[in-house]
Amino acid sequence: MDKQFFSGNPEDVAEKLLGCQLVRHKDNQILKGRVVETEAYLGEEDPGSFASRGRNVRNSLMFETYGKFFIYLSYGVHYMLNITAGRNTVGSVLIRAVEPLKGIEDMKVLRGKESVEGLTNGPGKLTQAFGIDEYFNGKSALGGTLRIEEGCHEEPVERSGRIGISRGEDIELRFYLGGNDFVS
DNA sequence: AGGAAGATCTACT
DNA sequence: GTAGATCTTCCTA
Repeated sequence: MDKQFFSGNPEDVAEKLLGCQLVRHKDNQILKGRVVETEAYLGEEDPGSFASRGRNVRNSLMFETYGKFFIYLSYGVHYMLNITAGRNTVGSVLIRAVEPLKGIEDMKVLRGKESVEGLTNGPGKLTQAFGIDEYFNGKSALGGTLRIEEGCHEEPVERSGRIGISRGEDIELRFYLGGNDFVS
């Protein structure tokens, strides 16, 4: 995986990320998950994006970088995991769901759950399962104790409007793997 | 200085 | 299906 992967516009990067692996090294354990659902957030022209009202302290990473993690707290309790995209465009990609591959027992402990069902099928759930917080904000997605690695998928890519936003929800910028059980 | 909204999740009915 | 928790950030006065 090289930085070039994230240089395209957020919409293309969001689709390309499907099937890639999210890898986390934590306390000598390795946690892995396969990305099955993403959403693209664009620049000032996208009413659903944090970038729509111009650059500010919170969204500056969307303007300045690509290939870096962008993490923020939502509703005071859940960390959202994004990766900035676009060398010449503003935006980022939200990871909404992953399929657990490795370290599932550790994920259950972090989530306080007994079963795999509902373990990582939501943006706030997967950050909890992987032990992700603002420590990773601004760090490269290419290396380190949290990173993205290459992967593949057999499932067809489906597309829909984005979830949980009040403006721009009719724009189809959500991508997911059809038939996968871990889509939110 | 204060208020409102928010890229969510869980529990309860 | 719906309501409540919870707290940071940004916008307005």
